[in-house]
Amino acid sequence: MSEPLVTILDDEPQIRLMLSEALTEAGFRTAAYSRATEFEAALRKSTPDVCLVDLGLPDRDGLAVVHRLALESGASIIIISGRAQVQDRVTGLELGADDYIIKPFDPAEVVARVRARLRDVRSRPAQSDTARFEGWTAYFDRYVLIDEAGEEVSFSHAEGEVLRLFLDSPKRLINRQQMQEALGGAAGESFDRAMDVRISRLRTKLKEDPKNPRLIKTIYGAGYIFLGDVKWD
Amino acid sequence: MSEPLVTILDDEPQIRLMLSEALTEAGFRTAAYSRATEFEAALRKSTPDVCLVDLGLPDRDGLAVVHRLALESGASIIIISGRAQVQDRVTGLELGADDYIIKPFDPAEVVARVRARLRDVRSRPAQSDTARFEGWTAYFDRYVLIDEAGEEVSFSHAEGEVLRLFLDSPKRLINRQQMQEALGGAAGESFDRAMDVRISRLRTKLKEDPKNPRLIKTIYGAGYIFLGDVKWD
DNA sequence: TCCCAAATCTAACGAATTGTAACAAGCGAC
DNA sequence: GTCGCTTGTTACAATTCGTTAGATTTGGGA
Repeated sequence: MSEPLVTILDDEPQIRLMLSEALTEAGFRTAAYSRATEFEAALRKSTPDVCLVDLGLPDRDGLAVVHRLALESGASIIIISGRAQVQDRVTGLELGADDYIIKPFDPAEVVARVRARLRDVRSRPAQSDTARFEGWTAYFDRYVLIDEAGEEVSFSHAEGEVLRLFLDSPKRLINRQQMQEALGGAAGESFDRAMDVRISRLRTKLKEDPKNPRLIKTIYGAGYIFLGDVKWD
Repeated sequence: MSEPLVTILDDEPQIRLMLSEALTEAGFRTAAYSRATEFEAALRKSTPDVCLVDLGLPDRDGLAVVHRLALESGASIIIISGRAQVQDRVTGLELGADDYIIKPFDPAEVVARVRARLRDVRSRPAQSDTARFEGWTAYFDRYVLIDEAGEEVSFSHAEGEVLRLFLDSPKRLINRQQMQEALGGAAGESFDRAMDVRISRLRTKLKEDPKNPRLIKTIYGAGYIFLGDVKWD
C-alpha cells in the first residue's frame, strides 16, 4: 500500500509550502491547492486520506467546502483557520470537520494531528507493547514472556500488572503503598498479602532463585526494586 | 443502543462539574473520576466511547494513562491540559490521544470535539466481506473459513458475529459487556454463558489449542483479545 | 553474639470466573 | 410428521487469583 495522501487547500503560498514540507518529511504524499474549484476537481481523480482546509478562501466559503467534503468523501477533515472564536470552531466541527487548528500553528503539531486522524480511520493498528530486559522479552499484548532460548512462558493479567509496574520504573524503589494503588487495590484491607503472592508468582515465572533473586529484589521494610535494564519498543 | 458514554478524568471538582453539565445537556451519559486508579477500576466494568483525560493528576502520570487507554481500549481519547507547549501536544497525540484541548476551554468546544470523535468511531469504514488473518481467510458472505491448506470450515451466523467483532478490532481487549452489546444480547440475562459457548465453538473451528489458545485469548476478569494481524480485502 | 518481633514468602484452600460437553428448543427442508 | 442444523441453557470441570496460615527471613536490641 502506498503512503497516505494528505491534501492542502490554502490560498497562502507560504503556508502551503510549510505544510507540504513538514508532511512530506513525515512520510506522507501531499497535494496542495490554492482554490476550491481546483481542489474539488482534483477530488474526482484522487481520494485523499486527510484534507487540510483553510477557511479563508478567495473563491468559495471554506465551510461550504468542508461540508461537502464531509458528506461526500471518506477523508478526515482538519480545518486550519485564523478565525479563533469558539463559535467558529464549534460550527466548523459541527459541519463535519474532525479537527480545527488555529493559525499561527506549529507544523509539528499539524503532523501529529494528521497522524491521529489516520489512526482511527484505519481502526488503529496496534502500537507495539513490548519490553526487553535481561534476556527476556515481554509481550504485554499477548500475555507472553520469551526467554533467551526462545521458550515461552505465559503470564496472567494480574502478573502482567505487576511486571508492567516494574518495567515502568526500573531501578527505582517502589513501596508497598505505591504498588497497592497501581494494582487497583483499595487502600488498607488485608489485600496487602495478595501483592506478595503476585510477586511471588511472577518471580517463579521469571525463574528467579528464591534465595537470591536477581531481578525483583525485596527491600525489607521499604518495598521492592526491579533491577535490570529495560528497553520498551 | 443507549446514548454514548463520555468519561471525565480530572482532579479539579469544578472542571468535572462544568464538563459533566455541558455533556449531559448535549445528550451524553457521563461519568467523572478524580483519580487514575478509580478511573481504571471503572474501565473494567464499563466501556466509554470517549474519554476526557487531564494530564495533571495527583496519583499517576496522565500520559501513562493515555497510553494504556490507547493500547487497550477502543475509546477515543481527548487530552485536556494546562500544558500548552507544542511539544506537550505532539507527545500527547503521538501516544495515542485523538485530540488535545488546552485549558482554559469553552465547554461548547469540548462538546463539539466530543461529537467529532463519536462521528468517526461510529462511521468506521463499511467492512468488506473477506478478511485474512494468520493463514486463514474468512468469507463472511459464504459463511466459510479456509485455512492455509485450502481446507474449508463453515461457520454459523452466531459464530460469524463473534469472529467479525474480533476481526474488527484485533489486538484490543473486548470486555464482556462490549461483546454482549455487539452480539445483540440485551444486558443482564443469563445470556452470559451463551457468549462463552459461542467463543468456545469458534475456537474449535479455528483449531485452537484449548490449553494455549494463540488467536483468541481470555483475560480473566476482563474479557477477550484477538491476536493476529488482520487484513480486510 | 543470640533472641525476638515484625516483615515477607509461599503452599494450600476456596470463591469467582471461564470452558465445554450434553441436552433441548427452534426452525427450515423435505 | 422426520431429519439436520443452529443456538441457548444447564451442569460440571478447569483456571485464576485473593486469602489464610504457617514457615522463613530480617534487623535491632540485649
